[in-house]
Amino acid sequence: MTKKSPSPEAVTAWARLVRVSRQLVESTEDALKARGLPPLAWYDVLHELAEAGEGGLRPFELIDRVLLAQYGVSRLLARLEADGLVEKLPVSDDGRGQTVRITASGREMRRRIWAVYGASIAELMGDRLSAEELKALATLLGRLRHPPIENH
Amino acid sequence: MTKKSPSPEAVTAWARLVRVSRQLVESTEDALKARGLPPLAWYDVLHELAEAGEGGLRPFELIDRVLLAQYGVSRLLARLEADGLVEKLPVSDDGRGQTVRITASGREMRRRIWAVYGASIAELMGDRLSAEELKALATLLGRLRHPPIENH
DNA sequence: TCCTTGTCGATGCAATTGCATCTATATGGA
DNA sequence: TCCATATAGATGCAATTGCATCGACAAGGA
Repeated sequence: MTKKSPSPEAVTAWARLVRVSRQLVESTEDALKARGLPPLAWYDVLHELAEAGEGGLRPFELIDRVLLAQYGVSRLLARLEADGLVEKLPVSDDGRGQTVRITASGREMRRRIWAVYGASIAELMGDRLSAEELKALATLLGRLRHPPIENH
Repeated sequence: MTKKSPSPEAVTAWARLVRVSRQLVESTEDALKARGLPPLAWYDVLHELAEAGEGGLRPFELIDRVLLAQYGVSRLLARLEADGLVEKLPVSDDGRGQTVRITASGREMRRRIWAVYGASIAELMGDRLSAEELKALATLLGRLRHPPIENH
């Protein structure tokens, strides 16, 4: 079984992709930490739950959306619940499961995180690339996904 | 002080950037783990040391290159040394410091990791984008760096 | 020389993460 | 019904990471 060798272009693009994304995330996490706000993972979950509305989400539905392991979701939800940002409700038709719903303070926390997170995105991405370049970047990145994204 | 709000294009590009890079890295880490090989961070350090040649590198020089915290480098080097992949040499003109040099088994390990890592890059990037697209992607990502990169 | 300040690298301790497994409930077939 | 298997979510324990600090040496001024 012969291994494939990557092209120099692929290696350069990979290196930049990994490095830049780590730098940007780290920089954003630092900004959050500096204001005493929780990490980005908290935002991701609160965001998904906010979008899900009053119906909430089952924990297993969060797993793929936020790209966390099962135990990661389990423990993150425990922390969010301890802080009163989400509430867990038993679900009638499945005694094993639960539904997680965002609370009012959860929405408030999401808003506060976004004030910093959004500003970070604006500064780190919006100020450096034009709208057209951002679209081009998103399109190229979409092609790298599993499964790849069609267009726009 | 008013906070800036990011454009929708910036948000989309950010979301894809973070998600795609996490997916790709995770997928590569899984491939390494499946073959009993160490994580990507080991490769990064071995790569830098291999490039540095016989002169080796000081630990503090590794910190910025591999994007790790000081204690992260310190502990990673301890593990690499314990596995015989690097050696630490006292440095004559600075009694506090040391020089780290890659060993023969270190080079061998780097080669073995690359067999998997390179194949992963080829599969995840090279097979999905053309050389021109990869160059365009690298250019756009370069503009997001701190400090930004001039061209190509 | 002595003292203050700065840099290099290591490490104790607490928090987080990963892995494996566990409990509880569901599902489907014999 | 009973049993085997599968799924939802939690958790004990070990490994890793982050934070703060430490010890050792360096540099430079009084």
